[in-house]
Amino acid sequence: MKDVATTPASKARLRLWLRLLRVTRTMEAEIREALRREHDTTLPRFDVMAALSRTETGLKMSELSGQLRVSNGNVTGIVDRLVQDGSVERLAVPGDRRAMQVRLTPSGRAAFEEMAEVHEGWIDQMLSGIDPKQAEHMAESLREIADRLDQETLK
Amino acid sequence: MKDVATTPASKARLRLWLRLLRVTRTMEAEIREALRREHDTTLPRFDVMAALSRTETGLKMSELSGQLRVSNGNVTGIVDRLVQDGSVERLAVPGDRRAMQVRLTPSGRAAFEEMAEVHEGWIDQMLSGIDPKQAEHMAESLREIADRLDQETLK
DNA sequence: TCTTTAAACTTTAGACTTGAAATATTTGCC
DNA sequence: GGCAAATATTTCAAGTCTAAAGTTTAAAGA
Repeated sequence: MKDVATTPASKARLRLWLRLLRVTRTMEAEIREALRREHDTTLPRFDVMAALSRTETGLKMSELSGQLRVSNGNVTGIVDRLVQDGSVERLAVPGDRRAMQVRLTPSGRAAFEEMAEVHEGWIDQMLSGIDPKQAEHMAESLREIADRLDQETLK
Repeated sequence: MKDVATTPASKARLRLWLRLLRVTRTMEAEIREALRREHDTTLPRFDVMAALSRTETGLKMSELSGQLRVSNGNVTGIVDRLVQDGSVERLAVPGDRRAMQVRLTPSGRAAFEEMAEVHEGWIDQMLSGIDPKQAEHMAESLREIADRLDQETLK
């Protein structure tokens, strides 16, 4: 069992965590509302489309939930709704009848690319307080954290 | 209308945003699971109790939803469930019959304090990759971002 | 082959979340 | 006082989310 005593170091990290949470949640709330207002869509839908936009051939359901770090069942529902409005299609995977390939439709891709450009502008505006150098530095620190998190799970 | 062209600067900020999201979501998922596994509770409940723990007299519903940056209706449900298991109580606000004061019960506070210490240990472990100095520096940068976000809303 | 185990999804129950509508009270104004 | 506007909260419908159970198909072993 690890030592869990509250030390100055752990206090500093806790403050960092609370700040991360605060910034991320505030930005997510803004993005969520802007997506609804300007594109009549939701953040989870946008996230799924973003993941799919990075491939030509689409992703399997399990790849999708893995990349987005959400549960399998969750993705099922979101994809259902994206299929409904024609943004996405489910295709059979040759050689494995259990699996489904999910892919943006042409109109889905067009819609996403339009949203993505505006989305980048929102982020740029919200993070305008930090200059690009600082942004790169923070991004690098966060990558280290992310890599470490991917390795070890909480005991 | 602001310029939304994709520049190197906006690309750097977008990368930063995606990293923030990745780290936050991964950590949230870990914490969520640990709370469930070790304390039979959920992250939203923990968040509400954490906000209440910082006051002796409790918070009004609107203060609670404001601090947590979630909708009013959301907090209603979480508080309902916390009342059910005796962690929290609703009190009338003298002089304003519309409002409700929400406060930790003694047993709720005891339970929270126990959880909070373990929680701090989880964070410390997950962020062990960054030394305290770096953590303070990042936290400061994030505070600037947060302050700016609190000022201006996305147009 | 036949059976077990694993893998890919979907379904389900329950909790969380939002925005909008509804309810109850208070405040400001005439 | 009386009434419109603002405030505090709850209710509601629809969507998101998780863990766990269920279904179907594939892979591995006896």
